[in-house]
Amino acid sequence: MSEVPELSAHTGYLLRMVSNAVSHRFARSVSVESVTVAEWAMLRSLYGDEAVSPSILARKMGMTKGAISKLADRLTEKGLIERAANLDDQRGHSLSLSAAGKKKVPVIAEFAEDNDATFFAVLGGEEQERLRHLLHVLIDKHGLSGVPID
Amino acid sequence: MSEVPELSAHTGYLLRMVSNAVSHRFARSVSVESVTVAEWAMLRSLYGDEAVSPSILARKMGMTKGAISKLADRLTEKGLIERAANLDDQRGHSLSLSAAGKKKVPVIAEFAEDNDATFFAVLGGEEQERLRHLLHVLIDKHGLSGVPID
DNA sequence: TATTGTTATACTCTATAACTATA
DNA sequence: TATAGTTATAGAGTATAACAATA
Repeated sequence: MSEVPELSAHTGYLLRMVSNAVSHRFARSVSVESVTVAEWAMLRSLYGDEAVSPSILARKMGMTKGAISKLADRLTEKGLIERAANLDDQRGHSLSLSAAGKKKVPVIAEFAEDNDATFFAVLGGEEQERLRHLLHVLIDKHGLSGVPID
Repeated sequence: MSEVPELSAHTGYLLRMVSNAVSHRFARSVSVESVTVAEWAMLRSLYGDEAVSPSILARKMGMTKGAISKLADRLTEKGLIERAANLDDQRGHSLSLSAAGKKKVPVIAEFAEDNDATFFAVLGGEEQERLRHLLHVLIDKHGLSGVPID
């Protein structure tokens, strides 16, 4: 009968509610390390790899070049990453973690772990696995991994 | 062994990826109606109820008074909602949909339906139900419904 | 004084587009 | 010309805090 369903009738809406809640909590918890969620994603993306060009990072993180540039600025100011010239191509350069950045990643990873564990603890272990599975299916089938238009 | 888990090891991260994808698609689809996702949430929240005060709406939508005020400004400019004085309390007033707003809600609801149906179609019907169930559990157990600190 | 709502300010996130320096 | 990055601009989303009017 109801022509107009409730907002909560949409799975996308529920998803947004939950996602916002988790992200907010995480944002709060990492704010004591003076880092934002997007910054953390970049730091983590640079961990392990020796040096990555902004354009590759942009593809990897699903952001535009401009957005990456700005993020990189902030992290450089904070002394967590470094820009280095390319020998082969003078146009480009590469981004890598500074010593401080390398030290900080495991610390923040701990926060991420805790945040995740706490939030999803209200689900049983099996349910958590089920949720992860469903999300993975959605990610795979939709080819999510960020590929900005740019 | 790995001290630092991948970003994708965190359920919160997966959730954010999927949620962003759904919201982006929806944002695009409603943009042809010149409305944003947050605006849609407010429009839908006002549908049905006759008139709601900004403060009640703030609690309902999980936003601060200031954020509600700004959103209401935009929707008023677009002619989709109206502000009316309260007879009893001269400090407050109430928000309600304009005739145009009332007409627009079912239209946008249709977009929301389609967006949701399309995106989650890659899951089977049973899996969709399972996902909704899990999200509901998280919402209930965490008392999500937005209750900003303000 | 407490409450309702607005306004001012600020910051994150992100996009688009114009621009610079190479290639 | 094409590509790598930066910068300029803009707008959504949201928060905090100061403020005005009323209770």
